[in-house]
Amino acid sequence: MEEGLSGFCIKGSHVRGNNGNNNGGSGTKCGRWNPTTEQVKVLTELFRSGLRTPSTDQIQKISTQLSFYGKIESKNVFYWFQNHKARERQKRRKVSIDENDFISRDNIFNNNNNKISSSKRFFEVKEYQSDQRVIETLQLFPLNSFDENEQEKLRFHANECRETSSFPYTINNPEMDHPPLDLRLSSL
Amino acid sequence: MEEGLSGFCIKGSHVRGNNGNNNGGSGTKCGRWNPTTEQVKVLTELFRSGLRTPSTDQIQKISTQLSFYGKIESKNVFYWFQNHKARERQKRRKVSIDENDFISRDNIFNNNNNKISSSKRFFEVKEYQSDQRVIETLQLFPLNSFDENEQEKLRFHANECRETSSFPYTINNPEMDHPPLDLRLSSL
DNA sequence: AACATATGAATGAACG
DNA sequence: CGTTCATTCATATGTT
Repeated sequence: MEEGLSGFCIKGSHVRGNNGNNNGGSGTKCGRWNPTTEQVKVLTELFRSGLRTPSTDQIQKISTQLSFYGKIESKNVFYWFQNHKARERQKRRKVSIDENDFISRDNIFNNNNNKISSSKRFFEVKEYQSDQRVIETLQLFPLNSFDENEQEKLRFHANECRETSSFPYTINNPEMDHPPLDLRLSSL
Repeated sequence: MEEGLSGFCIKGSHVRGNNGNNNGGSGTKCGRWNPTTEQVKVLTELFRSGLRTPSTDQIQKISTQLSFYGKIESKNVFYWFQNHKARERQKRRKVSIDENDFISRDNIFNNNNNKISSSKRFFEVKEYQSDQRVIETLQLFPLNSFDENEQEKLRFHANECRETSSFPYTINNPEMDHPPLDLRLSSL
């Protein structure tokens, strides 16, 4: 269709084949932040660990640590959590009327036997379990024993964690050459 | 991105033959929603009636009604309007800029560039308002394709319709055998 | 098959 | 925070 001109800064290569990182560190690609898979992985993990609304301080630290994987600013982290949280809710909240697909022949594939009942606002709740070892590291973290729903209720604990836990954990992805990131909530 | 993977369902058939256009009640299609022509027709009609950003409630109802024609979820309706609106706007903006290129240098109506003072935590919120120009352009260049342009200006009315208007509108396609759908905005 | 386009879906950014 | 906007990604469909 129409092309990207639309503005001020055209992306050099919009071939999201970024499995490495795209604008990391050097690209002055402008435009919006395009998180690397590593960054997303870490953020997701933090989220899963219970972090929902990081403080300014935490954001700063997270941002700093993630900057290793590529260009990133504090606001990106801020927005990421805002959006992630909002959408998490958007999906599951409004636990009402979406049971209206009576003609659903598609249920053949619906193995939604997951803990999530198929009733959110509009969206499906997708599983993101494919995050492997990085997660493993934090899996032992106390808060992680809850499901997202429950964590939601106990969300406020997340921000308190920093003062209690003394769980010495560090994420260190073996397939990459990078400095270890201490992502204990308590360290943020 | 834990949600970016939309490939949970590999399409066994890259055989273009999606046979026609809908998977209404037989296809065990996974992947993305493929609206039936009837669904599109109704959605388009609603759009032309002035609906731009249906509320959650409206979305639910529309979805329910459209489910008669085939598989559909609320989120599909949501996205449909989101996309349709965005693309209409995008197209118009492009045209406007194109028609008005030489003047479009950025300051024609810029009187109030500074309301940006709201610093959100770390970053400045930059104001980029370009609608003014577009609107103005439209006034100068009444490129009226059908009536979409007019609709846009009156968009805000549309969302009020649901509670005030007595827009007597009912779609009842004669060429089909189906229950009449009351698509008056006021009924949504 | 390669290329082009229409459009569903996702998400970063930002508004009220 | 809930919503909305802008841009991009992904895929179905159309064309050469």
